[in-house]
Amino acid sequence: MAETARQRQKRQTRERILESARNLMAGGRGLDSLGLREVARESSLAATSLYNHFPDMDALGLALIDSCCFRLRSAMEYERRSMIEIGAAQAVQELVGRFSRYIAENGNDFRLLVQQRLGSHDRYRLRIQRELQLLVDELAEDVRQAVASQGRAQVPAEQEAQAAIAIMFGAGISMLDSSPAARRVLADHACLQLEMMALGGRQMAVGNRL
Amino acid sequence: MAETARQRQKRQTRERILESARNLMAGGRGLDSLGLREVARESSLAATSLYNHFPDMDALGLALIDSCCFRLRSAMEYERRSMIEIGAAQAVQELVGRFSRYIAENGNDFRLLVQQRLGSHDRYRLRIQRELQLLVDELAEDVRQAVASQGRAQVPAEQEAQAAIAIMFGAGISMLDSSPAARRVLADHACLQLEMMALGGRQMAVGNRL
DNA sequence: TGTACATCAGTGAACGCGCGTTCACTGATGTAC
DNA sequence: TGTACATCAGTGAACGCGCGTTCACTGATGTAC
Repeated sequence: MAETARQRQKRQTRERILESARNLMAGGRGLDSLGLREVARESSLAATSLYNHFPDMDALGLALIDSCCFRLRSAMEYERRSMIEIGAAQAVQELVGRFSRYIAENGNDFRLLVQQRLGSHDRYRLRIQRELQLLVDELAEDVRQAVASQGRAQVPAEQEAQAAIAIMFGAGISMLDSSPAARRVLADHACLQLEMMALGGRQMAVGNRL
Repeated sequence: MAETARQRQKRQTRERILESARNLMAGGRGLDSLGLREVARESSLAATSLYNHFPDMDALGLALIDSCCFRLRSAMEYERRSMIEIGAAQAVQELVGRFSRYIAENGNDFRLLVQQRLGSHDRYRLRIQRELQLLVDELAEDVRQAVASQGRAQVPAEQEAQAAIAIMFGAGISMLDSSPAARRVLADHACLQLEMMALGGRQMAVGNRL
């Protein structure tokens, strides 16, 4: 059955509310300090109307975080095959490039996710942890496949992926406060660090240790 | 001139206020949601008494962050010489061990710092950024000295240090929600990742690339 | 050492304000016949 | 197709509450003579 006019209207209003909330988070404000009336005002709605879309403010926050997770995942998805074909050095550049673009376009999303990953709200935190773990798992799987396709020795892919995400997130956090030029430098550094990581992984794969 | 009884009393009250604020942050609450009356109650003071110690709530927040920075720095200070003497593998273990202990004892401090590093309050953010940069700089200097003392080729120490801090912080964030056993696993992984990093750095130092 | 005055940490009442949420209501949209 | 009724997104008033901050005041501590 097709969506009725009323249903469409409701969906659009809901999206408007989430978009308003997202806009209000710009500038680094915490989710804690986001007010119901404020969101309603930004959405051109009466404060009480929000209760037609979310049972309470917590639900609104969770929906907001969900949408942030969705955009992060969308931004970091890529063609796995090409990842494998282009080789490690290029793959690193592609990965960091993709992440830099995400930060440039969705910096506030990222800020919100990292903040709430440490927040007091368990549901928010678990949702985000799960999303980040997925990111690590997928990256690890890619590394494994790429290595396997080249007939190299097995590297500690899970560890590489975890470290890679940590390095990129660290760079991402610094990028939030940086000029475009500084962001490029940070991205270059992140590439270098990921490369170092990958080189070290190959060493470990052949049995070398510190 | 020695401290008078009144001065001592005032200092102690101030410390009590900061300690109360710190205790209230346990459980991952954001600094945004910390209330004046709440801190006063926890300190067994009238709400208005706080104004004898801090001009406003922002100042209290900044003092709290300052104290967190101080404890982080204290925790991560170490004998540089021993760091150089014990060799890279042990140095990594020592570093991660020190950090793990810090997290175990001051997890809430760490949470607060990472949260506010992304907050909307510029003074808080800058204060924390500065502190973290110091951490990276000191670590980079240690790496340089250790490498030099062994007559090895120059590694990209600044990059190694930055990546190392990112890796440890990432692990630290995960540790906050973990059991002691899981923390040990995370610490082991962090060690492995730092080792990988160091191995990669040595490769780069002799001109190898991906 | 004793006294008179100054300082100032801590108090309690009061301010205006925005918070999240509830409630009964309106009126346009959807549905059943 | 037209009509009568049901649904439900959006409204505005009201709730109790805690917020950060100001103010005039108290009384113990410190200081000058």
